[in-house]
Amino acid sequence: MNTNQILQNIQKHISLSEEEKKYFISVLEMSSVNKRQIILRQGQRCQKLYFVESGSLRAYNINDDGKESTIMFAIQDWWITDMNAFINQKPPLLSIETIQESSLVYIDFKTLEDLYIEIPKFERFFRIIFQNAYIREQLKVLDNISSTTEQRYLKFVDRYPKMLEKITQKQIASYLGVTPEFLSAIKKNRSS
Amino acid sequence: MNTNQILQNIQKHISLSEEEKKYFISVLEMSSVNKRQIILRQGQRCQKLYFVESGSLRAYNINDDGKESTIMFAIQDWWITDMNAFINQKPPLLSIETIQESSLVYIDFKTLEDLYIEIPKFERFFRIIFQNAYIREQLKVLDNISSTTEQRYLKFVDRYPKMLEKITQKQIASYLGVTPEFLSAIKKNRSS
DNA sequence: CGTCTATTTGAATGTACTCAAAAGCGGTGG
DNA sequence: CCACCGCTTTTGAGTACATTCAAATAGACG
Repeated sequence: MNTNQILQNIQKHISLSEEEKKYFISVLEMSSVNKRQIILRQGQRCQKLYFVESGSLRAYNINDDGKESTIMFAIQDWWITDMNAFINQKPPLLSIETIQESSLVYIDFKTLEDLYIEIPKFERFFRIIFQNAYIREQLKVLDNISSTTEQRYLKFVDRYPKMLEKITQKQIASYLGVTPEFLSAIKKNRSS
Repeated sequence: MNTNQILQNIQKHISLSEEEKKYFISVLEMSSVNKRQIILRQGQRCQKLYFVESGSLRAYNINDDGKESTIMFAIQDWWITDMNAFINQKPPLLSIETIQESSLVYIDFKTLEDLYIEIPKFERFFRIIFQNAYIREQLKVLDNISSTTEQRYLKFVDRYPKMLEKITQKQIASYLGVTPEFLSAIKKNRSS
């Protein structure tokens, strides 16, 4: 288990002693997941917070009409789960699947609660993680308000260039909040 | 200065000793603001995190085309600011104004940073605050995806009943992300 | 190679917007 | 106290953006 990467990620925000590192590592679990595997299924139980060591994932919701919406992508060094389900122990509204073969480190809810008690520095770490996550959501909302679908498509291409090869246009459309047909039409207009 | 309320709010999540309370109170500032006063102006500097003791506020963005979008309302016991501007010390994308006469407690960025050092429990407190804020944003996004504008209007009325008397329909429309004309049309359809 | 899914294309439709004008409403000053 | 001003709300016509549905084509993969 390559624990270097997650430790480095954590030490961007807090510094840990050797014992603290050891303790932290001891509570982690890890798994390697093939591509297109669903690791969290909407409606079932969500007890894990995932850290992406390598690979990539997407979180999506399927609503009552069967419409699929991608809520977020996660790449190396990102944390991902259905946070509402995880924190408030509710049934998840999201499903999460791997896009490529991925190596994941995860921690479960109880263990994280204990970790906050054992090593209070992690309060700081996750305070910063949540703070950033909240800010990112807000900026995303603002961006959605002030851009056309075409502009948002271009920004997406710009932001996740590596992901483009891995994901379908349908998934991009579902992230942008439009139908695949409409995204196709946008691309057609651009190239003409 | 009535410090009881903010202390109670904080002690929902962490418990403070008498000295800690005293210290915390000593770093707060407070102000009473008339209705329809802008306390943060898009583009200017944002150095304060506000806690609403009483009254209500709204945060909104005006984009390049002049379109106004209300991002959030804050009522008693809520925290509000342009979080990106506050945390990352960027020019704010939001303006914040009082809807009614409001009593606000605030803390500035530097002081909050110090507070985290002086009383690390506040890391926990704000970890929980940001965690909830992030979850709320995600749920809002999911709700937006799966509801019609009419359903979202009804939910809004249901959620902020007290606010309805205080705010204009134009502001509700700007929160729902539609034009005032369209909201008017929705209401007409409902009553017929 | 065949099958399954993604993508493209086009026509018809729906949802929400723009613009303009009229009506309603609240506050202010004479 | 009422008349006027400015802003909000309503109404309607015309338009734009995006969806649905269906069918054809292209690609991916066992």
